[in-house]
Amino acid sequence: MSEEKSLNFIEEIVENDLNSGKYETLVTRFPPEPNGYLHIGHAKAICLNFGLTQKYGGYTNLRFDDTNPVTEKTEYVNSQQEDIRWLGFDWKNELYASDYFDELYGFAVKLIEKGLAYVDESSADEIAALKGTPTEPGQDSPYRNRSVEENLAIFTKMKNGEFADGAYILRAKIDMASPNMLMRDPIIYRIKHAEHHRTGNKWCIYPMYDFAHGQSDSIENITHSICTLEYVSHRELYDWFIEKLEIFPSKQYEFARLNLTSTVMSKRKLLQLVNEKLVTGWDDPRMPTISGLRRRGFTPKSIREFCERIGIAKRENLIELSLLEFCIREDLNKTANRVMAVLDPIKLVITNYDKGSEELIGENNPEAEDGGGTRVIPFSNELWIEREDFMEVPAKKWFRLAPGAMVRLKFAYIVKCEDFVKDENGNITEIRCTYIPESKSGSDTSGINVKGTIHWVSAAHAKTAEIRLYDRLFTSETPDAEEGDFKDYLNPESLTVLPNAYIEPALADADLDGRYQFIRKGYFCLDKDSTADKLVFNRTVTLKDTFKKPN
RNA sequence: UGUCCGAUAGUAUAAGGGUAGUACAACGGUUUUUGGUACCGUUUGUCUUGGUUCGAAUCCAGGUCGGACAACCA
Repeated sequence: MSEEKSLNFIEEIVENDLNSGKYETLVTRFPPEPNGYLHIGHAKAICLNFGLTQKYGGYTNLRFDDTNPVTEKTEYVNSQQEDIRWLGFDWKNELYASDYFDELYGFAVKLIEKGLAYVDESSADEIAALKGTPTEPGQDSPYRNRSVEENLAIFTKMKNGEFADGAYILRAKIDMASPNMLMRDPIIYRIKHAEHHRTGNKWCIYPMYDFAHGQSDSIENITHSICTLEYVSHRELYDWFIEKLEIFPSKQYEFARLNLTSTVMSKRKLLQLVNEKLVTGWDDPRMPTISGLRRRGFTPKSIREFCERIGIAKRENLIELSLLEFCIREDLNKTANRVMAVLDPIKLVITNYDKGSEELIGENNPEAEDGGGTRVIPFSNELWIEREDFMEVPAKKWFRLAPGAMVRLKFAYIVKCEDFVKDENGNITEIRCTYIPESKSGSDTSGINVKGTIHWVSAAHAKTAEIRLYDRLFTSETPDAEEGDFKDYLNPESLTVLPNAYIEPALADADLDGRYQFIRKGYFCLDKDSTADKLVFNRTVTLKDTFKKPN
């Protein structure tokens, strides 16, 4: 047990339970409903549940909470499994709440037999009307005191498909005056003539969340059932069912869910973005989904590190996006090879370079643990450089190119700007330089020191690529909290496509697993939209930029 | 005018009656063939009012503020 780092409150509970001998083996579960793609908030829960059993022994189950057939799909089951594996976790058992439908049905019968559940034929509106409000007690349903025999008979008919949806429901008989609304005779089974993604048409009644989750935990001998804060008030019911059913006493603990600035996290809202085509899909690189982050270029390690750093507590929180960015930069800085790409090109001509071309050596990654190796970069008298690296009238503290100014071309020579060309509209079209032959990178004998180093690509050797730049999805840090529709706060500049950027030839071999630092521009990865003749790169994140822009 | 949960720098998270610490962010500096990285430094905090105590972020009471709860969703 680590003493270095302080424990979060759940680790404390687990350590106490293990040390006191309350449990011999820690068993947790990650229980998504397969009704959407997993997002970074799920990653927090995944890291917590799987992390606990990695640290303390025991195991974690993956259990799909598939009790509502109308929203659930096998597509989601598959994507969720892929995302969990990609994050680097593996479950002991792959389980489904639907595996327990027979057992759950038996639990319902047992409750009826104990006089603790009854069939109600009130309409949804009637039930709501008798439910009371948080400040007023509810009233008993007229059907509350049906006999056990009658309840059993009707419940059997419900199961046998003799009734239409909504005609009857099964309710637990608890206390209509409870201060906890969830204890006011909660509905535990409803009729739904719908095809289930796994059980097909075997069932036409399905258990509600509260009558499936805790029981499933219990069946699996889950020792610590960890969920988010909105389930706090469900805990009383969770315990009530376990007590009345006399089954394994799993215990529920709640932590605060993750909120991230400038994005939304609810599956409902993410689904809206997908359905209304405001993003290209669940894996759009702007989405906070695991698949979106993966496509954007985030690594599993960076996401695990992020989840570690945000901590686990019970206080509502809003994490700044900058922490996620820090985590991915920290990882990529050590692993991504440095290459050169010019996103917004302008021509640079070296007037005194008459060798034709030559091959220079580039260091792949000075930060890599193994040294990174080197590669060949072609150089010639006509280059593409970044338009923003030249200023006709230089600002104060300008290190880059300007009339008369010198900069180093990364991995190459020092050049001096002698002239520039403008078109009839006054736009600069070409920069003309001379180079200093003795200043070659690695064997510089010129004695000249320059402040600025810029990246470049040889025009004759460059390949073109499409580059997609991403920014935060919403202009508001808290789109959920704004007035009106959250979609009104979508950032119109969340995606910028540069169809014709120039990349160095070595990048033509890029593959989908590669991570690259485009020197001075950020971290990039190949997008799956790439074809043999058209490479597409996604910007994962910019480099940290401490340069104060003039003006 | 209910019940439950919570409140520590800008954002998170520690300190479990005894020095308020860490990270990110921000700001400044050193190094640098990336205005990157690395390294160093600076700024900023216990919601409030009482109480218990030699001593309170921590325990107690009241208040304030924020969140959850009235789906045949999970």
